[in-house]
Amino acid sequence: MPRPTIRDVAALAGTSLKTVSRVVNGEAGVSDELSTRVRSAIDRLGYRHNLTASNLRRSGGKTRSVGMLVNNVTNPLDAAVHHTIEEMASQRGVAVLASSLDESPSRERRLVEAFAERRVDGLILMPASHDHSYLVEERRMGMSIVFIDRPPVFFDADAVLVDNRLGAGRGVKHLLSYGHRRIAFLGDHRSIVTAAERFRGFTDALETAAIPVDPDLVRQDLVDSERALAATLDLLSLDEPPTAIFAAQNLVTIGVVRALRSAAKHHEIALVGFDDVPMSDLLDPAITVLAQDPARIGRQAATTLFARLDGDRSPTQTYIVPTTLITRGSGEIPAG
Amino acid sequence: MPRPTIRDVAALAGTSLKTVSRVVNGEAGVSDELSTRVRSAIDRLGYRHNLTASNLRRSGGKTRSVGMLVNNVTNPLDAAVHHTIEEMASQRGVAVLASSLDESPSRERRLVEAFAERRVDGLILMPASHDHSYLVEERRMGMSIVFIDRPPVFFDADAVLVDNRLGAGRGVKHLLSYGHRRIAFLGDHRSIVTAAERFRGFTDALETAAIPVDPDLVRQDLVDSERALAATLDLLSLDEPPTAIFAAQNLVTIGVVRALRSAAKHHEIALVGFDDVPMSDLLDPAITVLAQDPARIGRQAATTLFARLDGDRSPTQTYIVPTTLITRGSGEIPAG
DNA sequence: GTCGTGATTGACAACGTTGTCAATATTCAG
DNA sequence: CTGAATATTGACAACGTTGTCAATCACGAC
Repeated sequence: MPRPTIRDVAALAGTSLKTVSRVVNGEAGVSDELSTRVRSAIDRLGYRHNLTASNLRRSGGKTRSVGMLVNNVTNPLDAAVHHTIEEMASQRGVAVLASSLDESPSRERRLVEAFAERRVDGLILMPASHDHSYLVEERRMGMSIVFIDRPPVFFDADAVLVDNRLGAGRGVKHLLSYGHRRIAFLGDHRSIVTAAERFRGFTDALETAAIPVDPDLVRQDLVDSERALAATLDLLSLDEPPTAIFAAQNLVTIGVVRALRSAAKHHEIALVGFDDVPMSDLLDPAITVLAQDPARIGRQAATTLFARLDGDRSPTQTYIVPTTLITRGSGEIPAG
Repeated sequence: MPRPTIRDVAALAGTSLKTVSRVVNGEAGVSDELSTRVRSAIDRLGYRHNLTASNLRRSGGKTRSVGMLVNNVTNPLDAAVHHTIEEMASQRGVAVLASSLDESPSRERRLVEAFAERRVDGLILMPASHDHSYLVEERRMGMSIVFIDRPPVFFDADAVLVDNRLGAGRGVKHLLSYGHRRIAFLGDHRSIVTAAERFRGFTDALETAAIPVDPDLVRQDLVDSERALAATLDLLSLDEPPTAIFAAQNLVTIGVVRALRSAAKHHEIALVGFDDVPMSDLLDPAITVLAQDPARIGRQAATTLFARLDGDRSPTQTYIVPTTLITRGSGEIPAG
């Protein structure tokens, strides 16, 4: 038995297709008597409104769905952003298609195309690629796009970003204020804008303090915890090891903590991390971090996207969500 | 300018709708010459295949999309399951609609209905409700359903579960083997099947050891870390406090760790937790847990669902994914 | 040269819904 | 009681695609 359609409902209720449609959509202008008759037919048949057909016919072809592409849904930051967006969308009756890009530009292209074929109304994108000009076409075809975490390149769009450079600078200054002069920087892949920005914040702070950047103390392109761990161990084996470490991303921070722990240096070498780390208040020492506010990022992104979907045509805007320095101990270890 | 349709492509290429459709879908039987002409028209117009229309027309009304409902996408376990499913789906060209239920049965009903209206082909459900008979209708209408983490109630469906009772029993026996006799149980809300099962595992183990269950040492319905923390502090204030704690869920474990830490008892009172906890290997002491295998859960669920979508009509099956006891220190503190 | 075969191609209806607009029924002012 | 205004209802086409089936064409066998 095939699924019942409004045709079946109409037949059972003894009315027309259009009247059933009106009842289903809660439109005014149907008599109470007919309305209840239709509703009981719907119940009896177990009819379910078909949004696929509805969206096709409806003006503008809106699908009341949005796509969300983040780097990795298992990263606590991405997951928190996802949760906020999903919640706000569901309040509006909008479905969210969520996927991870895992830093793969080709995956980004593929998934954006898949979303376009599904005619999502909007897209919240934490990009993996470094050229977003291909999105011009998508937007011209009606997809609203909001960037999060990383800015659009060769493309003009709303963006919800983080004060990476300022935040990182603040973190490094914090270390400087405890007397550190040999501060190492460990960061994610340089091609990731946020990683590059955080490195700028690092050099900014050193420059302000008139300390030259020692290339030996800079380790970049650390794409996972394991590499961060290895890099940290390597730093510790230097003739003049750093007295403090600035870890520019949560996975990097975790690798550093593991390394310091294994070398039993965690109470000697100071550490400030960018991004909060789960359970970090329970570690010994607890980790000082620049915490992002993923709920606020998600809220801002969703608000902006929905405003665009509702017809907002004002110039694109970039929102900067500030970071917060949370001092917990690891960043307050003074220089030896 | 409206989006181009195959009609526009056909006009530009000087052919019929059907031929364009054939090219778009990679069907055989189009001459090379016409095929390239169509393809260049597609490029020139920036045509995008419309899956909404395609799905409507296509036989069976399949949408090549599935829904996933978990308790909370920010829980590391749920996020890991999500990631696996999302990856496997995307390989098949299937989109994943993901949402959180946050233990709300009404939200479950609402979201399942929303998914049904969008005609998802399948649903992977970590249920929040305790009566799934309403799904009979959904399945009759064509939605394949696979349960994860919690079994279906009043409903027969494939399920991918965890050996909660056995695992919990194993964890408690581990504590018993270190000489503990006063072991406290802290668990999530009793109405959650997994929480109840883990409690059964706890009582099983005590029974085997001929130790009566002391009601003072059992604290249930702890729905978040804060409540678990308070309950732990309360336990510690007993005349005869427990010498070991079994924490039956990851958020509960976190609350217990916080409490033990604040009371400076973390090196005296043993702790075994169900579910792995992020960073738990870096805590002092590192936490002994019964770890689940979220990737395997997700893989099994997706495999099962896709088999159903591909026409597998064999009787429903329940898969049990085993837990692993990871000894890290907190569970190996001997009884005082 | 005729016919059958297989490969291309396209005309048309249909998927389930909603927008448009006309038809009918009802109500109210005068 | 009449005409106009309003409320209800339904017929029909259309959204963009694909399944069905018939038409055309080239080719080789007889």
